[in-house]
Amino acid sequence: MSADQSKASSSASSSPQEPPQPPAVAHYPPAAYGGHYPPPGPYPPPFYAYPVPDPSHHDPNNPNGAPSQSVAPFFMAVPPPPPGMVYAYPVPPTAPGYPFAPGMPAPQPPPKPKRKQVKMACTNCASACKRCDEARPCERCIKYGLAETCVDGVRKERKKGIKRGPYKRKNRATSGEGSAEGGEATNEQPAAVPPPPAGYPMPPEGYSFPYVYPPPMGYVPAAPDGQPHPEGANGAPPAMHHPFYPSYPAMYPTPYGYPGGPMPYPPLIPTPIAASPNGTAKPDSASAPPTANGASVSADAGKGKKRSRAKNGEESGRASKKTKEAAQVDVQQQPPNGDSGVAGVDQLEKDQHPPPQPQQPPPPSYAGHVDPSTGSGPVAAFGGPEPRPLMAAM
DNA sequence: TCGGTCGGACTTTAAACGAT
DNA sequence: TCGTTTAAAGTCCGACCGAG
Ligand SMILES: [Zn+2]
Ligand SMILES: [Zn+2]
Repeated sequence: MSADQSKASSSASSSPQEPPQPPAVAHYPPAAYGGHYPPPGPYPPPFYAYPVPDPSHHDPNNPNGAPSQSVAPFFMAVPPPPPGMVYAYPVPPTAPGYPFAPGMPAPQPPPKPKRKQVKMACTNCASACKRCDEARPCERCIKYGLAETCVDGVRKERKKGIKRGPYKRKNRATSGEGSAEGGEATNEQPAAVPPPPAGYPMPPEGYSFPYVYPPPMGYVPAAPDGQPHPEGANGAPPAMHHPFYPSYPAMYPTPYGYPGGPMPYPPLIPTPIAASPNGTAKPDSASAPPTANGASVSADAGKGKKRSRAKNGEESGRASKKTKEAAQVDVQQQPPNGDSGVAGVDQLEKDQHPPPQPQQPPPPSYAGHVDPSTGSGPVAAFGGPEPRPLMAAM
């Protein structure tokens, strides 16, 4: 189940902080992020783990208007690394994505890339359950003119004192390693992947793909003809705009949290390029591309979720999702109006918190995921600048 | 058709455990 | 004290559906 996965991931990310890695990570194509990435500010560029921005819509950034990569490039041969890149690992013949011979069994689809979340979504995004980013104001808030209310929420403190049963020790290679049975983790041991060269981070656990690391600082790739690089003065390689690479796979969103995340198929990490060739700002819908919206062709369509929707106000999932929380009466910030309505909270919210900037585009009328049960009401999506427990709003 | 809503899968984080 | 395990807390994908 997902439990396994989540377990795996959690254990893999046991270190709270991402190791300080060279920031030379290719940024997620601006397609979904309105082009201006990385965001200004002290934040490190976030990493994105999405394999394909949006399989269903054509990538506006694609110089050629080439069809966007909607299909996973499983079958593509590994392209030569573009200038400024280095394949850190050879491609193991068994690695998914490696060209396979006609007789060979079809390659397994690459493991689903991990979703990368921002550490803290802004209240607006959180309430709308939309993707946020590290910048403040975030992309989405900017789009909706909510920049002013784009603030981090306040992470609710974790409950303490909760007793737990004894832990099940995951037999770690104690005494050799003959503890295979049951040890689900055992077979996840990264194969014998050669360690990356000094100066490079280890590939994320479980990924033996050919990693492509950006050249180390100061590394100046030799010119094709073997001559010293023309502009390589002071060891600083010239800004490498790599030529136009066919959207595939060079445009492939590489990041994957490079320092820690898995690498999707053609794991190329382009050298940090100036933002985006033509950072076309794309509406938030990072997740739900406007075009595809409903019919969004998802990378993992198989995931399909069904849902019988309850009108808001009714007891709907949101509420149920919060039941735990509701159970302990999260009255941290009950709105003054003690009996926060249950039905029509949205409307209410909208009425009481008109968008601060009427001149803005489509005022997001979302009132946030209301929690009728707690009555904490919809998050003042664009009303209250003061931070609040996020979940209280969802 | 577009764009907002929200169910629920998934990720992150930190407290509890347990070994040393 | 430190590494591991576990689950609470939080993020956000993507189906669904109302409005235009
Ligand atoms: Zn946001
Ligand atoms: Zn925001």
